[in-house]
Amino acid sequence: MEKTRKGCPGAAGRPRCPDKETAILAAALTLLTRHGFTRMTLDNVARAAGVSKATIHLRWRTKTELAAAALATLRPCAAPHTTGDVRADLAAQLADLAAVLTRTGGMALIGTCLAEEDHTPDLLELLREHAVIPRRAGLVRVLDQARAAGTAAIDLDAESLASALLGVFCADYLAGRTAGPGWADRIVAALL
Amino acid sequence: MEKTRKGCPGAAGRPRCPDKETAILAAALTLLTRHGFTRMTLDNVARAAGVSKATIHLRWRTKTELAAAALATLRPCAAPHTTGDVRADLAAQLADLAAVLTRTGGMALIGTCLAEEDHTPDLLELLREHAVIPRRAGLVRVLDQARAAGTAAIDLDAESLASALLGVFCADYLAGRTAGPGWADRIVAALL
Amino acid sequence: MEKTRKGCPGAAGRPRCPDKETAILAAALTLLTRHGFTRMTLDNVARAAGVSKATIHLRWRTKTELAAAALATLRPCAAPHTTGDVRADLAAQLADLAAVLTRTGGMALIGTCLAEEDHTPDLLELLREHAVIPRRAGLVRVLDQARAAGTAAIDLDAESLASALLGVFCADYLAGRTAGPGWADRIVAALL
Amino acid sequence: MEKTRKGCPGAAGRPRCPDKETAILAAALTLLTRHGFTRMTLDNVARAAGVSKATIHLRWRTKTELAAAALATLRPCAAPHTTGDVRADLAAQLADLAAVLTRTGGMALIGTCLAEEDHTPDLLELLREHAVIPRRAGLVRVLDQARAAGTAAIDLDAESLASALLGVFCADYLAGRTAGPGWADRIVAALL
DNA sequence: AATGAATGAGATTTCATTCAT
DNA sequence: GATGAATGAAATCTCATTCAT
Repeated sequence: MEKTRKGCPGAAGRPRCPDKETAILAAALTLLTRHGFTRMTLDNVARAAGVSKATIHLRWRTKTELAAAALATLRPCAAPHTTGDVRADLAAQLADLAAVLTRTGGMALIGTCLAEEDHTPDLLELLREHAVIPRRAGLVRVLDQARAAGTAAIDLDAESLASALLGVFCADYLAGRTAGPGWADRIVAALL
Repeated sequence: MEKTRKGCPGAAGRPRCPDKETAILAAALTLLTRHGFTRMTLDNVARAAGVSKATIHLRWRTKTELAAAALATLRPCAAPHTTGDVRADLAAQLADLAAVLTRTGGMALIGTCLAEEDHTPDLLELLREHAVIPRRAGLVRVLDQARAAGTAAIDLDAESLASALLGVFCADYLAGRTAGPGWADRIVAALL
Repeated sequence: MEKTRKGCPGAAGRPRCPDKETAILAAALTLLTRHGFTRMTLDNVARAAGVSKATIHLRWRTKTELAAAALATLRPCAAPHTTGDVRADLAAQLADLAAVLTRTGGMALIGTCLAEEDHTPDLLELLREHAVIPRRAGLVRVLDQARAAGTAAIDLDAESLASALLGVFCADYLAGRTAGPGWADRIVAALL
Repeated sequence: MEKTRKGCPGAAGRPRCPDKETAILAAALTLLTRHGFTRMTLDNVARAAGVSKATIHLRWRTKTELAAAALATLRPCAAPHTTGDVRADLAAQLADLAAVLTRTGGMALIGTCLAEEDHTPDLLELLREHAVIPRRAGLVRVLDQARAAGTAAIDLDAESLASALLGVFCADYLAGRTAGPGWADRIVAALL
């Protein structure tokens, strides 16, 4: 019945309020995305989460650990629907990527992780694990299925092709080119 | 001819030491790349450049203006050599991109500009103007020449193809895939 | 200080520079009055006077000396007109005092000298010498004439009566009571 | 009955040390008086009060607010003793005024408030409310009682007479005339 | 556990003054 | 003599972290 916490056997006393944990991490992720690591102040996180700063430090020793924990809450997109139509499936995943990144300000979060790579490599590591890799996996799965079925002539390994498909969004964003409607379809058509 | 100051008020008084200007901007760019915007402190810039903080403020009113000026010193690669061999030319440019970004820690700088986009949009704007756009222009020029010469069958507009080529590096970097030897050749071969 | 160099030699067509000394002192006095001693920055004085900061330091070693010199330029009011009507003469001088202090922001300047008394006693000393004492002298002269002529029954020494007359303005100002029309007449009538 | 914090949120957390509050305000008032507003640095206040600068900022957001709070601690003199002897009562109050201003360096504080009037009008406002007005009220009360009792022939409204009595001190101070023994008695005798 | 208080270590910016031309 | 450059020494304010209740 009791919620034994990992690594803290025999924890006695007043249990931690789990709601606070969630609220803090959500606030941290929002502020991390919106303002970057250094501008995400613990004061602001505390205020947004409705707790005190000391409560944050009770759970994570440093601001860096908090940021890492917040990144670890990134949930990969739901497993993408697969129709068997390779191009349509890939385009759907690309379109979803563009939508999510645009809606959540994801490029700023990616920027934060890149910018902090020297100082806090964990951030980029966690971003990879929780966001980049799962996203790539979805594409790779479709491509592998296609190759197995001989559906499409693909003369590039799936991982590199995944990089090409995902990379277009990054490069476009850096160039100031915004993805309009039909963007995903055009990309897939051209690269395949 | 005459050396009177009257006609040339800019010459009055002690002249500015041009070395300081250069040193400050170089230090700022280095620290901006290595530590990001907020960790690039004026103290550190001053120390690295061998000047006082007030000397920095004499030239740029705020830290933000200094960072922008530092970014504006980014010189695009020398106009790339064009051999007429489309694939070789593109691969050479990609390889140079990878080399430069790796050597200078360019991805961290890109990250800083992305992370600060909301707070200081100028940074991303300057990065675009001084680094991204020129880089893309080199690729686009080769692709346009190829298309004009009918050298290669290209079924995608040059700009999008440039995004695909450049984007592979970004996506690979985010995925933790490091570009080994032959990387550029393989990418060009696959995408064309 | 010699004034032999009255103009810029051989500068045909260029208007003669107004006396820098005068311009600096005027600017300093204005800023001293408007912003107080510590907020009167040499940068602002230099800009207002149209000279460089170094030019100021060429004449006065420190900011304090400049402030003192500026105060020393305070010219006492023109010798007041004396009609022989004691009350009218006194009221005229009081009304002039109120007008001058109001128009020039004199209370702020008095405040600055008082506030700096511990740090720079010279300021209050100069204010006394150049503004307070002459002002009092005008009143005292009238009172002495009156006493000599037996015009008015004055049972208080002239200096103390001068303090009373002048002090009303100070006390009213401190209390937030603004002197309206007829103020001077009422005061004189009451105190005599 | 229960000791839950919910109903009394002010009791949660570490309680504020009330001594610090007092010490900070006392230090601020002392330094404000002795050195003026701009020379009253937070560093000095913190050192004099034995706290850190951040502790000051925890209570007052800006230096201006701190100075205002310090001025607001000025307590008017205890309600003056009233004997019924109008002249003696007035003289006693005047003598007390002179003693307090001399002992505490009050003229410098008045100077600071005057000097800062344009920049921080709150200071003069607070000085009025906490020091000037109460002081005047004491005089006015005596004068009103006297008039009601017909004790003295007063041909000037009480407020203006209060200005005259208080103003003598200001004017004397500005003129460099120091109030010796018997000063208050002489002033009252002369003006009434 | 949770909170508000407290703090040491900066960060940016300003300023009176000196320097070099 | 006059100027603009250069600087050392603050000054205000912020923040991650620790403390006491």
